[in-house]
Amino acid sequence: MNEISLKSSQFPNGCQNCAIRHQAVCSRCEPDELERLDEIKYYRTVEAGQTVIWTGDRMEFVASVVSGIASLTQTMEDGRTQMVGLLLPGDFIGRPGRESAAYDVIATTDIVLCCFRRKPFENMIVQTPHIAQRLLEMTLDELDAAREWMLVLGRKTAREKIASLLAIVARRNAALKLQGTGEKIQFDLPLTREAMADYLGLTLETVSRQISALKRDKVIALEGKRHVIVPDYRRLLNEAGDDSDGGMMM
Amino acid sequence: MNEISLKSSQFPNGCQNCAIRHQAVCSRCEPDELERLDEIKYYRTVEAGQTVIWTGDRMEFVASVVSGIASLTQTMEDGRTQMVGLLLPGDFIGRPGRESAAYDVIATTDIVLCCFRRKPFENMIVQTPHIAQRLLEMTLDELDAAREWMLVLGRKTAREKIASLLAIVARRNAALKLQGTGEKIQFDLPLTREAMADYLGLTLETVSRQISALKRDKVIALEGKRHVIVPDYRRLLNEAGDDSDGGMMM
DNA sequence: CGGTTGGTTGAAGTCGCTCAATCGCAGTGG
DNA sequence: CCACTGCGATTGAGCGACTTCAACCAACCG
Repeated sequence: MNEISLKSSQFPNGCQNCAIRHQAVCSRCEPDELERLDEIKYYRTVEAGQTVIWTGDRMEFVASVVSGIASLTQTMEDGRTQMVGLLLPGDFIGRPGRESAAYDVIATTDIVLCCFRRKPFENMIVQTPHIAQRLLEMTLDELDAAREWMLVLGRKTAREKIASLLAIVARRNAALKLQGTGEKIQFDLPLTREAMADYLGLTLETVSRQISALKRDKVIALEGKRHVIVPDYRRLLNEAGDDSDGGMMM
Repeated sequence: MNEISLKSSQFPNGCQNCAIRHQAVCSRCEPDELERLDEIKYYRTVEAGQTVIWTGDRMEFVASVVSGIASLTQTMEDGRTQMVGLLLPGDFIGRPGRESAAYDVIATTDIVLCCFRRKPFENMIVQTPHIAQRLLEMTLDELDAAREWMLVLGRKTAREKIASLLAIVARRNAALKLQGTGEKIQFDLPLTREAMADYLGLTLETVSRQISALKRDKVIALEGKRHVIVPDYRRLLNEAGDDSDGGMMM
């Protein structure tokens, strides 16, 4: 896990040019506030598959995901695991005020983190309402996502679960690329079958079977194992049980 | 649904004497801040079983639960429902900045709400860091609870789900009454079998069967349908799959 | 008394899990 | 170049946990 120098091209060249400048905790900060954040921050890269933080670890830092995808997962003693959060670029890791980690943080792909030493960051929260406000907003969004997810976990069938996940990833991707909902949507799945299973509370075999079934029924098409093509987003939403006609989802 | 006058004895006699003074959004407020909150607040009672807010309703207020229990639930078009939040005294209803409700809010028991008109409350959040800070803390707690719940929904068996729910209610009750963990714990279940099923992603029949099974196995004892006696809290935690010896749960 | 509400119990069915074999593909090293 | 290995994914067969459908019970209430 080679730590790379700050000058490496994969890192933002100053906060102003940062890719997540307008999504992360710092998005509301003024230039002078960014400068103060700059003093307590450092970048860190983690390879796909590595665990960034173990449950119970002392938290020396909090962080923003700059690029790549990470997951928050919980594990029971007998090995059953459940993903409880999917961290995309801009998302925040860590809870201010908390000494030790409540979940494992695992790098799903190679990731770059923008880390802040915890104590100084906590002080900044108190002094900088812009950070606290943005953090509240982000936390409320995560809570909404968690609750939508609870409906998926508790009440949806395996097929609906898969369709829901695909719809979420498709939606995020569409938001990024500003695609319309009418056209074909396509994207790469950032998760292995096993990770999808951990996300959805299924076994990886069931995930595989249901994806095959959706392909057989022409709800989706596949190119290779990971590239998904959605010919009709409405149809996919329908399969997800997410309402057939109310279109205010995007 | 009779609105009762502010002088009724069930309402707190001023914020200083309020039962949830030290748990609600206002817990960090100074006397002068409480006075300003007082100007935009009013009490409201709702009978058990009534829906306080429907998904999509325009939110004219946010509120704290003063007494009783309410639930946040999501419903699919075909009627499947999943509870996504259990609101106890002190808990907060509504999301600042959001125009319309994202979930149904249903009174599980008779409840009393301390409501704040939304717009003035949102202004206060900006001006009063004490409120924003507390709200952030509460939201982070709810997010943790939601994530624990996701593990329950996604990975636990029916028996473990029931045991988990009982453990949670028992823990909350113990915290209230300051009972030790070694002694017998007993409490009233605030939920019907159907509400428990909606909480846990089960059918009410399965809930009933698993409660009978836990009783048969002497993990719990019942007095009537609702009063639960837990002879050995450790045993219950074990049945919940929540770790056998790590005792840092309370 | 009949009606309603919440709860229990039984029998049959099914969806998703478990266990296991097989496959495709990318390295990797002889 | 091919054989070997490892990993992710697919597919099949059988099973079991939970659901579905249905009957029944107890308490409460007009």
